[in-house]
Amino acid sequence: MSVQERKQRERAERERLIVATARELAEEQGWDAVTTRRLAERIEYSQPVLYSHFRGKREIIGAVALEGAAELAAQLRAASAGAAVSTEGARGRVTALARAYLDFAERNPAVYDAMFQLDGGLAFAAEDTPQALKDGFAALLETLRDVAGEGVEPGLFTEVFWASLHGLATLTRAGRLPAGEAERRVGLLVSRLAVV
Amino acid sequence: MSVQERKQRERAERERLIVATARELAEEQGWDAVTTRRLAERIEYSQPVLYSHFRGKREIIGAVALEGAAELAAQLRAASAGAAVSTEGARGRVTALARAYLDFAERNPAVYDAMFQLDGGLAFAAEDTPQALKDGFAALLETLRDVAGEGVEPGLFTEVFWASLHGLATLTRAGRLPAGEAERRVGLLVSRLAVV
DNA sequence: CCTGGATCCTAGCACCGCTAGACAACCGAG
DNA sequence: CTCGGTTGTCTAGCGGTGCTAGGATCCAGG
Repeated sequence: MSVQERKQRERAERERLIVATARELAEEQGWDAVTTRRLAERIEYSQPVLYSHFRGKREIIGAVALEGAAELAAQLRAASAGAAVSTEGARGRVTALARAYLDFAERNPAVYDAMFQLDGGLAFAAEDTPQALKDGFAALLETLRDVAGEGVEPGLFTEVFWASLHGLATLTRAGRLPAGEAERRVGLLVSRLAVV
Repeated sequence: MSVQERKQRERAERERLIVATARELAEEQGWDAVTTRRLAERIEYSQPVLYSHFRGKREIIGAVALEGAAELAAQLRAASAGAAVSTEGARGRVTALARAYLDFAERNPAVYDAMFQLDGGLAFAAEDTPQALKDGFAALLETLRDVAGEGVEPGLFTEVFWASLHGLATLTRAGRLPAGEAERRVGLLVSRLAVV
């Protein structure tokens, strides 16, 4: 069975290559440039190979989104933990969390798009929501629950806070908001939403 | 010269028809279904006619977006004015404003997408930003300036508030947030952001 | 060594946004 | 009223898209 195992391993390896290449291409030239032909050429296989791994382009986007969600969750936890050891209290943790979120969106615009703007065929807020997405929300909640305020459901508060961050991220990146003042907006948002 | 005037009038009429039809089609079946072929068929002209009015599909989306921006601004002003005459004060006006914004996004998803999600080739936060877009922002600012709080620039506060609304609108509609609790989220957002 | 099944590629489908060039319809001048 | 030229519209087609059917190739297992 060693032969089959090797083949399976190679297949998994190629699948990772596809996702990584799609992500690269998207970050380099935008998702519009990620066509099945270009993607196939970059991985040095023909188009139909893509369809032996994914149902279609949507699923490839979805795979990139899942990868991104895991990274985002990790970075959010790291930021919150990093701020915890510094002098500040809950407020500092929340600020660090918000900054980390917006940083991620700014540094990985294509991945962020895959997660929230494009249709990756992923279910949200439902039973079959992938673990990585639930975990991203959980990472937010862990820090935000402490500043939700009395009588406010932490889940509800997290939803609102997340939506605000998402709005800032998308509008800023789309040029809808002046880019220079991002930091001031974060400060204002945190100071108002978070109850210390 | 009356003949030319008539022709110009008919041309303008047809342009309105194109925009209205694009909007209809988008609301009915989503923007993906708005292809130049389908659009041309619905207005009972051939495709090249579209290109005698607009540079391309982007500009058609942009025209729908502008139309939507004007409507949104009007509805925001109406909501704020309507709440002003009722018992409540600034807080009531802000709540009405937020509800009106989210209502618009929910009732005109395709138009909202044209304005903020798709590329309609419109400039934002720049000198050549179309008047309708500036006016939409102005409509928000008129009501929000009263609850920005001391020492906070009304413009900055409006940006943050708008971003939060935008985040709620997009995440809710994309199924990223449970739809049922929209009203509670609005209440929480307003109660925290607005300084009465 | 042979064979059967897994694996991959070539070729093609229907559709997309967009445009060149042929054709018809109409207006103004004589 | 007729004719020439402009203006307007359509047919046909280009290169691209996502996706798939069917044949060629390769290689493990007998």
